[in-house]
Amino acid sequence: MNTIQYALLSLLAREPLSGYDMKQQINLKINPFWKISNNQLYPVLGKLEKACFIQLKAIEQDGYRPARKIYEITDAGLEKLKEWIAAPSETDVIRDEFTVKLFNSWLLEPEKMINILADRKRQHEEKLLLYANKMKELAVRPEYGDIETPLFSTAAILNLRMGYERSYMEWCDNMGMLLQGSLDQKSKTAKL
Amino acid sequence: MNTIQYALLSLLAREPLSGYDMKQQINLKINPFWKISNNQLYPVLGKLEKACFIQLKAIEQDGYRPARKIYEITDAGLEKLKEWIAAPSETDVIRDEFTVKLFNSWLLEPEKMINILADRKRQHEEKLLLYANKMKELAVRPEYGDIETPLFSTAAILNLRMGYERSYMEWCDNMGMLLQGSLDQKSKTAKL
DNA sequence: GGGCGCATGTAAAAAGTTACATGATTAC
DNA sequence: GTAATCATGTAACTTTTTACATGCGCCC
Repeated sequence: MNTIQYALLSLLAREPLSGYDMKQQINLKINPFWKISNNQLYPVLGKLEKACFIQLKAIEQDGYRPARKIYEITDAGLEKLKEWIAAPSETDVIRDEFTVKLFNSWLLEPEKMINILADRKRQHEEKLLLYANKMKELAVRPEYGDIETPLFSTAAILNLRMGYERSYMEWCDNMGMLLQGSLDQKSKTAKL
Repeated sequence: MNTIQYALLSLLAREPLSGYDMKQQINLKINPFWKISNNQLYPVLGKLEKACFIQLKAIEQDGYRPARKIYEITDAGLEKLKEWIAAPSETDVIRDEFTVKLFNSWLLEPEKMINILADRKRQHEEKLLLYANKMKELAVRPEYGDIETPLFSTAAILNLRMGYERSYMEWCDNMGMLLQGSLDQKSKTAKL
């Protein structure tokens, strides 16, 4: 059992869903922490069904559209999931392409780097706004604040990611100022 | 060309290294943002050499030890690297196992969750200390603060990661207090 | 009439993980 | 004598990405 399989179980622990729904939710709702593509999804669903952690609940046919195979989690699946979430996790290595580029920032003219940092800040600001909007949607729901509802967990993740985006933006600002300061000093020295 | 290949070029842009050295540096020095294992390393080095982005500089034999094949970056390699770092990057999806578990926190007793959060905070505190110590080592070097040296880039990454760890720790605190508050209120209600 | 959304899936390739293999020396 | 470090590499596997395939209806 790997993380993506537990991610699918996590979704079904909340409500029965079709494969298509799960994909949408992972790539949109869960997007801040995982993603999946078709060819990973369907074989993995098959595996989970064979292992009796999920089962087919219904097949919905809505007129012309392809049939939707709705899955639900089994008792064994829920047990497995609960066991997993209680076990400790290592902190994962964050593989971030931008950081590898940053490792080479000394090769770049400071003026270019300042632009890159400004762009980068904008990207993280966009994400922050996205999460903030999702949070607003959650906040109006009646069960908001009740720690025993799925909503609470979803809000917790949004909070975590918002903190991440804010710290990234702050860093962009600080780096930008540092570089700008270095540039200003240089031009001052040149004038003298 | 994928990110790991650029990561190797990034190291060689600073100094000539053997495959073994690169592995060490990626897993220790670059560890905050990437990692590599043997069987990825050696074929990729071969590819980079074939593409003329790196070349064998020397073979060092230190007594009984296996020969060290020292590589250096070529002009073409440096050009390729510079091109890449100037191009914009998407923000990568952070795949963090803990966050998937967090998505299920509503299934867990709040007492357990509070313990998990405390553990998690400790993990990130450890990383923060690690980075802070590395930073101290860098700060005493004479070229520290000069934006045109590799040291500057290394320090920038450490700064970014330290911000990440701090925001994670802060979040753990906030979540813990939220849960604790919810528990306190419950026991108060029970008493009445 | 061309592209998008729904919904299932498959094929092929690339990227990454875990484990193994060699062989000398040093440290416990 | 057992494990760890240095230094190269290979084998087998899992995970992830990119692209393809079907087919109906809706919207511009």
